[in-house]
Amino acid sequence: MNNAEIAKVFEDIADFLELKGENVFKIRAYQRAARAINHLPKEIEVMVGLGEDLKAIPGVGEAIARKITELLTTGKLEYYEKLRAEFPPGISTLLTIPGIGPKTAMKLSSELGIQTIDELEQAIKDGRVAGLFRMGDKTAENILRQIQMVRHKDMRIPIGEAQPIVDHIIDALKTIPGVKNLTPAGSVRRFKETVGDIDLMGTADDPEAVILALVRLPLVKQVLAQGPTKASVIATNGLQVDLRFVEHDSFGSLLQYFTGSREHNIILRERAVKQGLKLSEYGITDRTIDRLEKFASEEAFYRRLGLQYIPPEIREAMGEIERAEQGTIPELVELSDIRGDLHVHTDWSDGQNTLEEMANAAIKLGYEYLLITDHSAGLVVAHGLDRERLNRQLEEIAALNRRFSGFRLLAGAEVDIRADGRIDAPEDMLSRLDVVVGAVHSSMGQSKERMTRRILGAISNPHIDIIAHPTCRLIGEREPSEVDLEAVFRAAVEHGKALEINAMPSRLDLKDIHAYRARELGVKLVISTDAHQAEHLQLMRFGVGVARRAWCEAEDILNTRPLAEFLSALRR
DNA sequence: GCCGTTTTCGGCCCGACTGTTTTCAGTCG
Repeated sequence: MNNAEIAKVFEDIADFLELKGENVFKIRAYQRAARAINHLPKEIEVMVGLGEDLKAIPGVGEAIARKITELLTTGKLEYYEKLRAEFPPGISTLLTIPGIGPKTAMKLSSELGIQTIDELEQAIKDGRVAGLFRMGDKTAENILRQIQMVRHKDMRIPIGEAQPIVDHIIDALKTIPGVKNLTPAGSVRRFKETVGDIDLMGTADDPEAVILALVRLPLVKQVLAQGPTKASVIATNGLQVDLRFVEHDSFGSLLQYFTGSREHNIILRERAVKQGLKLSEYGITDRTIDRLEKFASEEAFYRRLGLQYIPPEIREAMGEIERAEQGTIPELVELSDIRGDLHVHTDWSDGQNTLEEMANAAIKLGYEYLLITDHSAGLVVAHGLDRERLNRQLEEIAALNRRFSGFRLLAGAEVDIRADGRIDAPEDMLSRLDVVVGAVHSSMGQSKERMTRRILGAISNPHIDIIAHPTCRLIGEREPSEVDLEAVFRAAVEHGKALEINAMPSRLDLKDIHAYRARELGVKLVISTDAHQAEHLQLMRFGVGVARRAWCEAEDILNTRPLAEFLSALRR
């Protein structure tokens, strides 16, 4: 049973307790534990295996620890089963509709016998819902609208699709005179792998003019709300964009508040209460004298709380507040630290640009090296290179290198790790390359045991230096393959092999919490784009975002090192 | 149910909006 599944049980328990009208703090305790479990970089099964104390997880105490153990050992939880049996089966479905909370769900279920969204829709159209106590026509209409929203739209989109919209809007609005501080907040700023909406914040001499410019942008499909300091619009891809302006002197607290995460802010506010302070988007209030202090910058805001500045990417309630108290927040890796890209395709296999074009694009980014990793012959669909074509590519790389100074093309390959763990290229071919990347491209539905054995085989292969996209997931399209990552991480350390953080926004693999755990265990990491055309090299920032969310410093990432140092680190 | 440089008992984050109400419950971020 994985962490997500365990967390789901506790989320459901919280929902059921809420339906029962239980103590709100008890409900909150279950929700808090569920969130903590979801964000845990380590699988709980692994923790139990290592004999670690589950009560070390923040929000998990005696009772929940016992319930987790019962879940893991027996596969189910009696407390949960009993609770679930108390309610009609459809009621959880009703709770998924925004605007319907526990009270409304219970009312709909007990008084109208509604179990499904279709039944709810029918009841609204019949006027039965509006007739309930403390419900009216407007409430019923709102629910109907939410049902339609839920039906024809996937709520979250990959950050790679949101970021270009953010860039476009900011570019268009920042030229307006008197505009300052225009920046995304929320999950975009924290570089989460998917985002549900875009929050933009700023300060301006004339906010209304900026808002007018926003609603007139071609990419705005619909205007939901438009006021003097705030606007909400729907972009052409269906994503909601909120833009909000405040006075310059309170920008810091506003940005902090809307950047989140929710969990981070809750802990921050709980801590502030103990100091006699109250936090809000407007600033910090000293409760004893009831005076509000405003903050122009986030740095000043955190400083007032006695905390070191915390980068947005790690504001996830993973212990960053304690570290900020001690002044030991790590200096996270930055895009400008990256000296080369290590996973790049050209028109020799399934890429679109020539070797020279890719090299020039890398030089333009200020890189010192670029590892060419066209597919090997096993991937016929990708026009993989056989011995003869690889020889010719090596000659061309050598010829190009004679023309460069301060930059080097490295010869490599992305070899396929076959279903049985063998590699689709002969050893004598691999030994002529500077660096070899291995990756799984087929039979991704194998059992956990087979997939793990397959990857461990590749890690122990002396010719392979880096394992690319270790879980093979495609966000929103393909689930990660089942693999014992803890075993993979330990093997990578043992054999001195590097694991990739794939920066392609549809992959981001390893993902944040997995990269976090890998770093903890001392795995060497690289960040690569898996570029199939020159423009893709610019996707590096998404991989850096993942690395920062994993608390990585520059020294944790091999391709922040100068060429000679990078090569010797790989060679052990 | 969790948790503790004010506590092993008594607290537990903050503000806004909406719709239904004559003062507030429910929901959300």
